[in-house]
Amino acid sequence: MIAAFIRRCRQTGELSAAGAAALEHSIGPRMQIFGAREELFRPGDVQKTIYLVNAGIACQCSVLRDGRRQITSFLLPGDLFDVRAYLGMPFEHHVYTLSMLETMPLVLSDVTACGAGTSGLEEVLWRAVALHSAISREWVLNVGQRSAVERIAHLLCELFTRLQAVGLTFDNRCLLPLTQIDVAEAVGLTPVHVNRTLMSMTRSGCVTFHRGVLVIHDWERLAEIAGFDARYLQIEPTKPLSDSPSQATRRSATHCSHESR
Amino acid sequence: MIAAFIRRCRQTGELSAAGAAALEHSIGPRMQIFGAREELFRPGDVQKTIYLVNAGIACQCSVLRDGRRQITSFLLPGDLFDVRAYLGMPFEHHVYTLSMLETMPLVLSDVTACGAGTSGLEEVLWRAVALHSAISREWVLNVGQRSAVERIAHLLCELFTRLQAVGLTFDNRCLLPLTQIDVAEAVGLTPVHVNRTLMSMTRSGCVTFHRGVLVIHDWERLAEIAGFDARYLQIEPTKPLSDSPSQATRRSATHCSHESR
DNA sequence: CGTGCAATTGAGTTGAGTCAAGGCTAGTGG
DNA sequence: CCACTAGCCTTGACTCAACTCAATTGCACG
Repeated sequence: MIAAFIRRCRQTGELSAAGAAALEHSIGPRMQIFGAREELFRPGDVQKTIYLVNAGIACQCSVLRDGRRQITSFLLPGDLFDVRAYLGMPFEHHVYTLSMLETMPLVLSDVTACGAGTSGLEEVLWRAVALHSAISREWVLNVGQRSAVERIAHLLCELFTRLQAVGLTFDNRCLLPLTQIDVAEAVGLTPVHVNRTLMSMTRSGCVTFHRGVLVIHDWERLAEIAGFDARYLQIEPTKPLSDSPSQATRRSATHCSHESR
Repeated sequence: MIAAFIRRCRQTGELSAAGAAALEHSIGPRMQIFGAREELFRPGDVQKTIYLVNAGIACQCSVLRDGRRQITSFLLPGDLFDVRAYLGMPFEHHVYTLSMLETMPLVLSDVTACGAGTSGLEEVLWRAVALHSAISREWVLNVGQRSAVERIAHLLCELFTRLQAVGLTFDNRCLLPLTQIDVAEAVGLTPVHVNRTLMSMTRSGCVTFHRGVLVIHDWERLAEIAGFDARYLQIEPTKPLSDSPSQATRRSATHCSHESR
């Protein structure tokens, strides 16, 4: 049920088997489902629950008065949001789903019930926050210093790695239900420029990103372009395989659309 | 001694008077002083203490392999860094001082000693993290979507407001020991462009930022340019006074250097 | 009185944005 | 089963905000 989350917690060793069981027991039955492109929260909302993403993708987005939009983080399976809730603070940003989303409310009492202190859920929350703050810092760097190709490459590396950590990648590909517009809002570029850049990237043969499917043909090269170092994600970096032994998908760009169906 | 920090905690009501006393008693004597432009931590460092900035300014900075640098946050008096330490995680960024810095190590036992749970230091840490994550998100927005003037204006508004919250502003001015290069690294622009932009801003009469002194002549206008909304800083926004009744400092740009001495 | 870093200014370049027009695809409703 | 629509993707031509390179000034510190 809440596989992604528990999987990640166990992996980093923060949650005991008992804790995992307790957690599954207590929050398992409370799943909530949302459709794609639904708004979950808007600025000013206050609520005391933290949500756990079980399946699907959502994002947090800040909007300027004149309509410029910036996605400030993606919420993938296994992620918690938003810690501000833990403190009863109002949101300053929008949270909306990008795909269908399965979510569980984590009530405060769960946190304490599973054994507060440094070995229970309390620590899980701390780690979640630390992770998100590391990601957020990396985004500042990404948007502040890197060029268009580098930004996009970095974002793709990050998302792929995070999905990999919760078992949602298959060899060198994964489902990533974002539009180019979403990518643009995440990396601070215009959709037009994202499109041109993505095209040239697939032409150069290292990634394909079409209709919600990301295929990484040459991880080494992509990571090199991005200057990607997975350590900040607190995940042991299991490199995805590149394309199967010299199938040489990189030679032609034209059949990308086949691969990514 | 640790006035700035306690002041802020009391202000937001997270720390009881007793807690404050206990805190002052336990960590007061452990002050550490660093010079300007000293590196405190570098990527890979691990240490278990959280530091509390008492006076001075430091920053966290990420560096790309080719030397591009991005400051990802400023550490002002009253700030805690770095929560990753709380979890024993390695740093991925540099931390260095910008001015002389007075710092206190907060050891984990202090946290629990002052009464763990939701009313003691534990909550203070949570709030510190929530604040920093809000700031970080705002930076992504800043660097991702805003133009040069907007970025700089926003940064100045943020820093002024944060300093104000710990009582380090005087009317419409404050000490801000940053070079234009630092500003450039924080907002993701080149120093040259920051210079040009700052010049035009002071020419237009709303701010002066010279030799470590920031003077805000027209807060309304600056905040308007920046699209600044202080709520994310969790501080009740006490607007700084603009220039004293129609002294009209804005008419001339030439005497800025006097004001800011 | 150098020496070195920060600030300033000018001239020329460019990466990314803007505007505008088609093309593709999935979903809708007749 | 086939128009019709609405998003998204794609492409071209042009513009501009910010960058680069380069030189000069100014200040502070030894």
